[in-house]
Amino acid sequence: VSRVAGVSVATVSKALNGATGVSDDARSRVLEAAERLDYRPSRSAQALAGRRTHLIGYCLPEPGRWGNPTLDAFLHAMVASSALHNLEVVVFSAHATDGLTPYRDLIRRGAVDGFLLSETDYHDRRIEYLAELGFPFASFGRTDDTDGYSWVDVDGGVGCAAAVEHLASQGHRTLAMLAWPQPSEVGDARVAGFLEAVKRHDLNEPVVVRSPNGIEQGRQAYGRVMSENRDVTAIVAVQDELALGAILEARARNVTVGADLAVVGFDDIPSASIVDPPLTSLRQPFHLIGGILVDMLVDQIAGITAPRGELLAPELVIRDSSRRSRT
Amino acid sequence: VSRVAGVSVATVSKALNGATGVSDDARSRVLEAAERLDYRPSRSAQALAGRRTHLIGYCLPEPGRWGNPTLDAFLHAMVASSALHNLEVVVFSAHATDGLTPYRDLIRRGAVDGFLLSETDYHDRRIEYLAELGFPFASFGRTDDTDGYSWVDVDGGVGCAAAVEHLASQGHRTLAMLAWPQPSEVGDARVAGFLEAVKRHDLNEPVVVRSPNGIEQGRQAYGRVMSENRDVTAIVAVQDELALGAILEARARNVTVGADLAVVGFDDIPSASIVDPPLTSLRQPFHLIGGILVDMLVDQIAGITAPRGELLAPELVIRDSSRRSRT
DNA sequence: CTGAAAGCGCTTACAG
DNA sequence: CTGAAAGCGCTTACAG
Repeated sequence: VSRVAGVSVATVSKALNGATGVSDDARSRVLEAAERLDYRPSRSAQALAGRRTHLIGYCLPEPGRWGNPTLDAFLHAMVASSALHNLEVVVFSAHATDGLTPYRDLIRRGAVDGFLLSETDYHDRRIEYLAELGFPFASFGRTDDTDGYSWVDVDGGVGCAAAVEHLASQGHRTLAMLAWPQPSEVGDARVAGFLEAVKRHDLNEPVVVRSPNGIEQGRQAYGRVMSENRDVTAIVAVQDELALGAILEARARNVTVGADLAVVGFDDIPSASIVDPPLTSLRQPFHLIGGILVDMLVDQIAGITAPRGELLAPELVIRDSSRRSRT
Repeated sequence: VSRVAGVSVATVSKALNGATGVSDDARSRVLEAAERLDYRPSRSAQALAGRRTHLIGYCLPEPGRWGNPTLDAFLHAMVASSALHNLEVVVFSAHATDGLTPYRDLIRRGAVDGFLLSETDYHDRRIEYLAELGFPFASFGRTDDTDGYSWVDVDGGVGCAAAVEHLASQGHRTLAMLAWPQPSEVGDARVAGFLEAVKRHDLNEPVVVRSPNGIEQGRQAYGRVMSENRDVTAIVAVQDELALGAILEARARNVTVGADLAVVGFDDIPSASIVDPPLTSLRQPFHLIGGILVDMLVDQIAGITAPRGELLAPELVIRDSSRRSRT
């Protein structure tokens, strides 16, 4: 390229990287030559000389017992956003390690510029480790200490409150919640949002039933709700499988879901939209989350901005399972 | 490291890479020093000098309308196998491109040593492009020409035949198949295997009903099967959602699934094991597939072996939906 | 078997 | 604004 443009390789490098201190004339000649030659700089050489790999690491969540319905959307969001910044995503696994080792190795080998974390819980050792090291990262999920690093999280309480609001507007007065067994940080936040909204809207005393995930579990949970209080006409579930179970059990009991019983789930898993009636559910905005995470990470890598946190509301996707009149 | 071991960096490099032409004495001194210093070679420098990035590229499938229940297992399998070969997986997307551009760019930038392909269909342009270029890759799925490159595929026909065999052994004589609308290369191979096995076991004339994917669609398809032939006691579905729909519709009609009606699906999606009764299904051995693909790719990168193809049988996971006596 | 040297293809001070 | 030079941290012929 430098030969074709008639300048030195140093000038080519500066021009291509948009650096300052290059005449417009030289710049345009370089750009033209690069275009004509369809030049692509070598990633390896750039990485070694520039001390930037243009790679970011993402550790896959442990494979779910039931698969991971959200990985697809999340990965696509991160990859698409990364591409905008000329970054690529390298995935790895922490399976059969202490969870920190793969991060440490990638850092020591200079294999990535930063990390994207997910499945972060309140006592996540990775946060502490990376923050202390000062290595760039951004996390989906936060620890109990939300300072000193960049994170994005989804406010389950706000989501469940929105569900209650929606149900109240449909005229429901007696609600139930299918929750997870305690303690569950994520689950308890959702229940808290539910209870707060019930109180705020001055609804009847709600029923809270606790159960692990699962469609069968949801069926049983529905039965327990009804045996506790026959007046319940609307159910909010902490997770979609429980909600699906409730729908199936209600149908088996000849209850018309939608008209006689409203059901709202959480996560908008694939099955949610293909059950009959389709399930109203709280969807985490993965596309947004992926974009924000990558932006945060880019800022951390550039080192120009302080870390920041962002709390998003899930989106209530209203379908027929919570609509009185099925249009 | 070279200073601590008292040898030159050249010797260190050879010792660490297991190259020939190093005395045992020097080798052990280097290894010990490296161990003590917890030395990790720089990936970028290795890549530039060794002309191997130790990175392999995988293009994410287009995000599915209903999510991608198999991506999780497949990615984990590839990542785990790659780790065994000291390789990392970089994921990218071909979204909004002609499908070839991202591959070409990664190659030109020397960003990866090879590619892992999936979602390969009979007229896949990537195969032709990469094979012609002589760039290393291995494909999950094959084109109509299976020569000249390495691939792994799952034989749907054999799987469906195994399902028929299982059903015949349970005493079923009149079967039905829920198939996809024609033409579908993958779907038609499954139907062909089904029909061949029915004939081979000398069973009654089977019913074949065609429908797109979906739980609702499966319910309707079950209805059509029964209206065509009331004697049908066993159903093989080309995909799990159709099978799930059949189960739900049969239950709604008070047919006892398992005892009175056997149902077998394909793919073993997460919902398959949590429906009631749990669905017998043909599972693609992703763990195996990922391992074989990576092994093939490693061979291609090393350039020592000719390309090869491998056809695997799906595994019939027998659950209560096809068992007469539910134990 | 060993090590000095060249080189991988870039970027970045630095001197002109 | 420009280019010669050094250097990123390794690997690989090559001469000893």
